[in-house]
Amino acid sequence: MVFTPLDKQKQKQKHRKGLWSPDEDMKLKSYILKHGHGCWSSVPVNTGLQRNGKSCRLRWINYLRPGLKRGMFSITEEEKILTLHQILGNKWSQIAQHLPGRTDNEIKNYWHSYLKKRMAKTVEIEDRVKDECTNGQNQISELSPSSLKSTPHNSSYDSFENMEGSLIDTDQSQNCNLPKVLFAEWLSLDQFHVQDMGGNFDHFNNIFESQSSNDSFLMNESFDTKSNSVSYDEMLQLPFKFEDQISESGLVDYFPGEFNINCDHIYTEGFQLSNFSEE
DNA sequence: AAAGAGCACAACCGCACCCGA
DNA sequence: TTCGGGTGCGGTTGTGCTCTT
Repeated sequence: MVFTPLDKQKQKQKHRKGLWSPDEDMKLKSYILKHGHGCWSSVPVNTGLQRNGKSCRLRWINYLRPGLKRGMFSITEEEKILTLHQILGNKWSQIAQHLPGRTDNEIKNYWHSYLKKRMAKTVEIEDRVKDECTNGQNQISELSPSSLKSTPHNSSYDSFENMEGSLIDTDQSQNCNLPKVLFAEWLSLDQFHVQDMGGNFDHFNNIFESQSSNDSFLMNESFDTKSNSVSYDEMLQLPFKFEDQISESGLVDYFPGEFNINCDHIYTEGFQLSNFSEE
């Protein structure tokens, strides 16, 4: 379909803004479920919606898309957001990839409305503790233990902070019998002996199997689910399972129970592998 | 009961990037 | 190589609800 400048101007004038009505939602949802979105700018034309394509896309991604979780964030999700924000900053879309069913917009809003304040409070408490320690008046016991416990500086957060220095919480890694795969984007390459896996999954598989269970590996940047055509089914053939281990080791976190085939690069995600067992 | 302050969430805007012509 | 359209992302704004005074 070709639009003349006049057509485009007319379309622009017609575009509705503001909240979506249930009727608009229904039209958009049923159309996309039936035909897929294709080119977003053609969606309003095909559905008769007086919205621009961008607005349709946003509505679909943030609200209508199947599989979205609604409602409160769990403690685990909060911890994940805080931890990942420490590492990734305001990369909401990347953070959202770690939280299946949550959108970047939802996480961003949650951060601005709640978590940011919580972090600020945590910093404030820490500053107080530091001051008191510096002054030789260690009165930490006066601080609420529960308030400290609820901060991200326990559990996973601490471990990620450790990663910046020593990369691995050695005590924990020694205690853990599981083999580990560390990913390049989070970690400095020169601090590890890099195993070149060449982006080949069979190779990765062989390397993994050939090592003792306590060895760590660093997956190189060429490991890409798309370019190397590693499908979800193939992932399931592996003699490992992906586990959510973030709170245990601080090393990794990923996809409990499933592998997200939509992610571009596995190496952007840290995760830990354990020996495979049938669930 | 009314006003307004605060909050949560949805949606918009602008910019950057990618890709095809 | 350049340009324009499409898309994705992060920041910001708008709106409606709830709570407080």
